[in-house]
Amino acid sequence: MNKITAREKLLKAAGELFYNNGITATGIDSVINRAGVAKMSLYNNFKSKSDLVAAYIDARHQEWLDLYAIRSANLANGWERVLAIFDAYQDHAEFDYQNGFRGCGLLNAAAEMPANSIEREAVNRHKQEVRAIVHQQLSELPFTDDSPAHLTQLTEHICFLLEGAISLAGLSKDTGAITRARTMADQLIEQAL
Amino acid sequence: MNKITAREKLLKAAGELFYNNGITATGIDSVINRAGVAKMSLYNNFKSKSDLVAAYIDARHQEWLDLYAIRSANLANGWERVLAIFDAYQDHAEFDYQNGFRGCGLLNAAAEMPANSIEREAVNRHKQEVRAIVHQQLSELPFTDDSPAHLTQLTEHICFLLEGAISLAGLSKDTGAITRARTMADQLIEQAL
DNA sequence: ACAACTATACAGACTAGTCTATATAGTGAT
DNA sequence: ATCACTATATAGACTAGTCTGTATAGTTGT
Repeated sequence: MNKITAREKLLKAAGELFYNNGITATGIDSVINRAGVAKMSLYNNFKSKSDLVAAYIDARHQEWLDLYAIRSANLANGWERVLAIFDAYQDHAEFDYQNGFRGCGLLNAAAEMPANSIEREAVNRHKQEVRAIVHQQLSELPFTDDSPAHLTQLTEHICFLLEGAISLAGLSKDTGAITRARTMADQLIEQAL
Repeated sequence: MNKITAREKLLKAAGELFYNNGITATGIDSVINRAGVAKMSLYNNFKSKSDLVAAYIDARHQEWLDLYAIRSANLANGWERVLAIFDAYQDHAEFDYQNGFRGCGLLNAAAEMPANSIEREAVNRHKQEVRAIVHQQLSELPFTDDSPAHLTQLTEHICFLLEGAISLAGLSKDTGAITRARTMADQLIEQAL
């Protein structure tokens, strides 16, 4: 029968409300109402709103990893697997566009939190992981300049393109920006080979 | 004696609190306490909190334009004036770092607001203006490929680098990212000439 | 006198989180 | 099959505090 638990309903509702309206602006009552769940079900599953936010951040991170796993499966080389990162974000953008694409949910979450908060650190870890994937995939390619410094610089360049494109795509409601950033990354890699 | 008006005190206090703690998380009382001003002074100068937020966004935009005007004055050509955009953001980053650099205040403000809100549109206009400056300065340079399409693509590439670097610099507390993005833009322009 | 300001009190809605009490479904032991 | 137990769910009242915004009376400098 695979019943949907209150926890799952809460994470789904929180995911939608947090992404669309922001975390601070979203009250506990909105979340439980949208989830169709009793308030105590929230506090039986999560210690506090902060705990729910932490679970939300975690779920978004995992969601992206899953999208990337699908997009990068069966690809021939690191080049294609780097471009698949853009595809994974594109999938993400298309998915959220129904309720109005607002850029990266994790970056938006971080934007609401004070410096040095655990939430910002969690989002930073996510972005570092994305960077590590870019670095790993690029390291398999035979660049003309195969120094570690060049690899690091190219990695960072692609990460900047990625984050910039997603943020500006969300602002200007032009998800095509992500595709164009993908093309830029593609040309960048081609040039360096 | 050049007295500081309640309005100025409020904008300064709101600027600090909104940037450091987020807009939604900052209450009216925090703002007036930090400003050292009566609550009615806020509502005599601003119709509502939203009105104060709009003024905040406007002030940040103007602040950046001023920083850019200083950085781009007396520069020889469009190339240098494009790089000066990175310098202006770097100044911004250094300035805010005292209370913990958290990236672009305008992008962070947009991140808290729902899609299609007037605040997001105001921030979008700011970013479009920055893009127009990049475009304008680049258009003065004698690129090998001087087609409008190439100019547009290079403009967008630099804008992506800019936004990505600022966001990630704020997250990872590494303001050097902005300098490195500047170098990337520099190389990009050099290559295209 | 006039304008800008301060200081407080207030209304009313909303906030996160706690509490009690109840319902239901599944498990294991006898 | 029945009983006791456990886990998870429900409804809804309740506390204690915060939120934006208003009203009112008094103060200060020119």
